[in-house]
Amino acid sequence: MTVTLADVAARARVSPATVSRVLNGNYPVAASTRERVLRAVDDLDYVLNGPASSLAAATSDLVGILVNDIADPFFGIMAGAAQTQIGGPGDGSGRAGGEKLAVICNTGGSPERELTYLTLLQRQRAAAVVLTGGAVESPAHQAAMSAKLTKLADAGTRIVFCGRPPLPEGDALVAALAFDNRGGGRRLTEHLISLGHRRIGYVAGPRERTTTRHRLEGHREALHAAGLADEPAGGESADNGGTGSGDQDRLTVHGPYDRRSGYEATLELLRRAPDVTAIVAANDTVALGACAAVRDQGMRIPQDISVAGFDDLPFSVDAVPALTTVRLPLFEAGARAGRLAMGKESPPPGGIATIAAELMIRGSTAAPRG
Amino acid sequence: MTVTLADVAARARVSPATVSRVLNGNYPVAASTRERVLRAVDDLDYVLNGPASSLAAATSDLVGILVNDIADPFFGIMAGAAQTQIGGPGDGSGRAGGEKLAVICNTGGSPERELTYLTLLQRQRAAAVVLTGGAVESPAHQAAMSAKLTKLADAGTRIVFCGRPPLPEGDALVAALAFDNRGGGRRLTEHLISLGHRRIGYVAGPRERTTTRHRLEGHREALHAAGLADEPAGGESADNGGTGSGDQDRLTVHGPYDRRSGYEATLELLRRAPDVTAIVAANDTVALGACAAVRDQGMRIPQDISVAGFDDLPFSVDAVPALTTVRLPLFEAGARAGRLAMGKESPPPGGIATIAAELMIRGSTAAPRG
DNA sequence: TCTTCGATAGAAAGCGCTTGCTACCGCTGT
DNA sequence: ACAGCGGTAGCAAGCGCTTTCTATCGAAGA
Repeated sequence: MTVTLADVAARARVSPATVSRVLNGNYPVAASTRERVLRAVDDLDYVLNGPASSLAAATSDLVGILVNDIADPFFGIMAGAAQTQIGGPGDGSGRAGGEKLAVICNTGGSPERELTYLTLLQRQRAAAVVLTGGAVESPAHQAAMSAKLTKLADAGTRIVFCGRPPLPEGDALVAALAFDNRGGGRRLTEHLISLGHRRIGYVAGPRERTTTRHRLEGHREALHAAGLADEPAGGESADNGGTGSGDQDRLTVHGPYDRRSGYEATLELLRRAPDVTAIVAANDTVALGACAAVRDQGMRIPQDISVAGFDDLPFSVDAVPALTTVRLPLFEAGARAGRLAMGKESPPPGGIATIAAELMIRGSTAAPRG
Repeated sequence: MTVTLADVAARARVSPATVSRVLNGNYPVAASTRERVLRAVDDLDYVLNGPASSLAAATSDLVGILVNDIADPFFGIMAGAAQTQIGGPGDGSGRAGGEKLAVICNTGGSPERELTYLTLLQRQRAAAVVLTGGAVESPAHQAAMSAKLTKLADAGTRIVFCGRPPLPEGDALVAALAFDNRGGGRRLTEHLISLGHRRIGYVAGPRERTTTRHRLEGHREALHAAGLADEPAGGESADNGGTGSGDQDRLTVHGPYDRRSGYEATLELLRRAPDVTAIVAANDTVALGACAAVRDQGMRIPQDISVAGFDDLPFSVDAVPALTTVRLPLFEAGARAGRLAMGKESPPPGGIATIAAELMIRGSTAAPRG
């Protein structure tokens, strides 16, 4: 039924071993033999049996890319870029070599799914795994991740973090590419402060994610530096209560990284503090929701209220007014992560590199009304 | 080093066969035995060797999802939805069964890559393949695809088309979910005509893609029906010349499905026909670029010129003014495709279902200035 | 001329799992 | 009491490939 190595060998009048060697190109084979084999492969339309090959060689050509939400361009861009360096004939070379299969796995932000996918990849003996997006900071989950990743690494799987900090005990990993979320958040708020804003609302992402925390910390650093941080405590979030901390800024509302959350959190913010003159959103998608809420309240951007985002996704420049935001080099980071996963690039010194975030000042922020 | 089935068997004091059967749950095993085995699995932290298992069973638990551009939410949404029905613990069932690994493959719209990914999936003996997005209509490529898919189907791989019409000789496939691009395009243009527009520019997608052609055909159907189609011939496109057809509408400009193309094509359109009162874009992303171009020319939307998109991606409602567009139930279609791929749902009668497109009238279209 | 060595091909032993077939056990039916 | 049977478990034969080790051949070195 299906054509096997042996069939090819028979037709080329060589042993199966020779065919295997021609196909893998890691052993000297006389040119004439090679040619004969290649012709037989062609004639028979032979396709290697991946599982058999992986079993025998104890390695596979699968590379996993874990993302939180593939419908979000933030992840789509990174994943696509990574795949560019990994998958199929993406690298232009028509033949073997980097012929790996990049697989994108959508965790939906769920810690369990993250772990399950890791197991699935471990089962497939994946060659490498790229983890994107912020990590959940629950100690239990971190421990589980750590254990799983260590096991993967021990089995020879390369581990690359992209856009998230490495695990505390990040020993096993090959490399981590972390975005400067804190610095970006700080500069964004500094920009607002320098414009004259004093009461700035913050629509944060979900709690317990590193990305959320870092951006928020940057924001607060800027507030502190300007002596603006002594807001009364209180403000509970819009999401599941959880670890309500005492000195939570009442100008901060947490929620998922989506438009709807941005809309609702902004309404809540406006209710709590009608005098805010600017709103910083956890990311651009949330910012879009914030803009809609602001407008629905009959206020203009940026005249009545400034709005800023984070990430600089492609649509941000087309918002009206164009969104002030922090640009993250998503594509470049993804591509680099892909290269690291393939071992095409050597890891940064110390295994971890911080990727700069660039402030993009556009029309959605302006000085508050005198 | 690594734990194998045999190790588990030894610890549970049973034969490897029994362990295998417990794990696969397709053969009667006494409850007490099962429990003993499960405990051993747990104790040893055993992880099945996927390649070995696939080799022996001659099937794998990989399901491929091919997309044109994963950075585009159009595909991201479908792919994510499909993965929901396929991957990991997505279905809530904690245990085995649908425990497949959905892999998203990014073709970048390149026919060669599409074929290569299909080969890679064939190599992995994928359980199913979901093909999304418009197909390239080159006869050579279609023939190659057809051959490849037939081979896959023969090997037991389930084939599902999602958002694209089946291949002409679509025998092998399980099912096809096609969007009603033609109908949606028609209704969109009818809406514009009913508003009073008579000169409507069209920023089309790349030539030779079914999606592009169908949407454009719908548009022209509407024009014809209104007796508006007798525009002088001419207008060459902005993309690679190619098969310039004689009666190409000069109000049509082709280009890739991205913002930049929308921007530039619109400028070109405005140059060719400064009197257009409406512009229909191939999709929402292109529409955003069109909006930017219109505004940069100092015109207002919709007062001076109406703009419409297609797809109703999440950001479209947040455009200012909100974009009139055609909604495609991307998530639902993706999920259904995923279910079909898993064999969880029976294929539609005839193997092909057309998915309705809904006209969403919003602020970006209005009657032309009196 | 005989040995030595580099280059190339083949034989064969698995890789870790699945599964058809056989074996066994304790009952029931007669 | 014995054949027959449903219910479980084990044996062993692969699945299709990789890779170590060995064999062969011709040319170069002594």
